[in-house]
Amino acid sequence: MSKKQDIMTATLDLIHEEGLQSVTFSKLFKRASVGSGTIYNYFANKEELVNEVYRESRTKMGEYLLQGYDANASLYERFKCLQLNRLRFGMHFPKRFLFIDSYSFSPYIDPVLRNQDDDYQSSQIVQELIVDGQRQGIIKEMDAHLCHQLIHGIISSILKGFFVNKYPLNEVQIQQMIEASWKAILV
Amino acid sequence: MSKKQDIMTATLDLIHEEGLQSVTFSKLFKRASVGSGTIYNYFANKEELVNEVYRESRTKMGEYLLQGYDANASLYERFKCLQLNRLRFGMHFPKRFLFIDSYSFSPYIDPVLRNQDDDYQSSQIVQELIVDGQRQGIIKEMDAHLCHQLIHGIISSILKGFFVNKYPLNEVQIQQMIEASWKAILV
Amino acid sequence: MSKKQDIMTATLDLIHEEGLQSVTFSKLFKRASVGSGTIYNYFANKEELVNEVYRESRTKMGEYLLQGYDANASLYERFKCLQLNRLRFGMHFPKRFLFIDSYSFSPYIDPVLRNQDDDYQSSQIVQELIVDGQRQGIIKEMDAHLCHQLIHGIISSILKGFFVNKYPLNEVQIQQMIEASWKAILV
Amino acid sequence: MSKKQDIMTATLDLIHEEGLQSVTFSKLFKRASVGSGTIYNYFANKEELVNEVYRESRTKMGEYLLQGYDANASLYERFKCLQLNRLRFGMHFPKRFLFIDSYSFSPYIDPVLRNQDDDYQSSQIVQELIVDGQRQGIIKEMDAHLCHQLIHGIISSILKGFFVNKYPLNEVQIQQMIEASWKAILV
DNA sequence: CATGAATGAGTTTTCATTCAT
DNA sequence: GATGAATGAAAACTCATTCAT
Repeated sequence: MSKKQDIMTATLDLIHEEGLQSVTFSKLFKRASVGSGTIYNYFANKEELVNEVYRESRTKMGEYLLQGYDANASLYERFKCLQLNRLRFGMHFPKRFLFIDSYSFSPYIDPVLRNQDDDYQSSQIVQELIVDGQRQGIIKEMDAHLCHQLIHGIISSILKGFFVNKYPLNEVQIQQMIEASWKAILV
Repeated sequence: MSKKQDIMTATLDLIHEEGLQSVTFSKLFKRASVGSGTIYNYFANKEELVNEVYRESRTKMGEYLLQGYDANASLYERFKCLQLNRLRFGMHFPKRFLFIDSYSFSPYIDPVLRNQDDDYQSSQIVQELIVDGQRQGIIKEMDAHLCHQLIHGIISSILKGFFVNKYPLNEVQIQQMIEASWKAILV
Repeated sequence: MSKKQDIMTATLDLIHEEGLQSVTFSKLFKRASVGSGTIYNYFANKEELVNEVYRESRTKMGEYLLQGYDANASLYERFKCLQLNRLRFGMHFPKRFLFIDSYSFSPYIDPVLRNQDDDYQSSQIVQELIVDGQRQGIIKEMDAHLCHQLIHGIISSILKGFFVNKYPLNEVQIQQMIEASWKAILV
Repeated sequence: MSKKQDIMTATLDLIHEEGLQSVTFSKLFKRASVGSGTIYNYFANKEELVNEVYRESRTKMGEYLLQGYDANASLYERFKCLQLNRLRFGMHFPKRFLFIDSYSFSPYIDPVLRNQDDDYQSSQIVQELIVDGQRQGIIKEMDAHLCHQLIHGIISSILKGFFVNKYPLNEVQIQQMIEASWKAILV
């Protein structure tokens, strides 16, 4: 199991450093300190490896997104928790976040994986939150998927600017972004 | 000039269909109906070709973003114009929009191009708009780059959801998104 | 066309010298004095190349087998012509003969090729000769395919012994083998 | 001993099904239900394994060929016995027969094995039979090796046609072939 | 003895690039 | 300018063999 993890970690690192299109197997073997044939014990080919890394990343993110989520908290508290989790996931695991963000719609990733269950649960919860807020008259009436994409997109975008050092992202800015995204969807 | 355009168009199409990493020259030649040597009359190598397509796309977007922009209009009118232009550019030129969005930070694209003048101007204008709004007490005090990224990111995100058919994007939804992004940054 | 022929000739030579299982592409490229990528301009992969060489060999043999065949000659004359042609083809083109003989039933060769038309014509003529001889009461009654295989097999076997220097094959021996195969099938 | 036999049987089966050049160790291990290292307890390498299977096949054939051979029987009886044995061996052990027939002159098989004692004895006996028949004026004067190859080749060829279902091989046909091969070598 | 994960040398295959026409 | 056959360096992949358990 360790060798497999070594390979997947090296893959994620290299994708982050040089982009998918320049990840070659020889770079991978050197980075993972693994013999060239070893990879084929675990993955049929490069595409399968990359997809496996993608799946793993999505699973990890799915778990992270629901950390400390309290279904009984107030609407805003629940919203804030989900948004903060997403932001913090990105800040703690920039490689995974960027990989997911960049390749989710790439033809290289099996479309089936895009809709996998792993973070489907958190997706469902966001969706429910929106509908709930709309029923309460707090959140503006609009397509729930559109609303979801909106608040999700704000976080993603902010993170990408942060990663290229456009601005710092301290507690002040974080708080501002949570509020901005909240205000964006209020009635 | 026609051959060169054929090649660039084929390049953009193939990147859109299969992703940069699987665009090979032989696919390109077939798609562009061009001999394999022809490309070297116009581009020194593949990287230069891709960067050229990137530059062209950025230029086209830069022009589009300022369509109908009236520096004397009200703050909201100016904001709305810029946001709408960005959204409409994405809807009219999805391949170009996605190419720019996906590869702007790819190591394949010359970093110099990222900061090119073509849409730098529109960037400047957004920036000025924000500062102006903050001076007037309309827009919330925050890092102008952060604010810029925020409103830009909402549009990008909404477009990507639209491209994968998560929801329709009619005038109603468009209006909602302009308003949402406006509310997000108000004091 | 020349490069393609160079490759096919080198392939046949190497199969003859070292056997199919040790024909590698690098040996092939050196032998054919061709760049490593060149082969893929003509053949999708090794299997296709080998099958092409097989097809070509069968075609050449098919032509050779009917040289000087006179449909109006006597039964024995016609028999002798066909047997001699087969024997002489083997002696003149040992590589082609042995390749056909060794790999006709190999899983490497597309079964469709085994039954190709190229030497089907000569096959038909042998078959007709046998039936004709049986009708005339000269050739013994037996399954025509069995009879065909019998006289064909004698030649093949004799040739293989000759190739490994078990015995010489001069006009005397050749005449003996023609007669032996003739006697074998008489009533 | 059982594991060793499992491996050798699997080897023969795979050679028969896919040809020597596509027998890989991983296929072998799966087929023989054996761990990949196990083979090296019995064989130094792949070549040795294949040669061992070849040797075993030749030994089995050598024994089979002399079944019921009576050195005191008439010339024709002895001839018939040897030819029938060869034919029956092929019909009972097609994989072994074809393996021997196909790879006897392959560079993969140690040339020493080709001339091994196991069926050398039967070879000697055929040879003596021919010389004896020639001395008696029954068998035509010709190179004894040539004659040997002739009668051997008829059987081999007939068998190969049978294996690909060109014709049935019942007692009638078998009797015809014995007679044909006998007539072929008579004065 | 038996196993199978790990290895890396060797093989196949791809593909950007060159160059003669 | 335009072409596409030819190239070979680099990439992907295979597979016999080793070795720790």
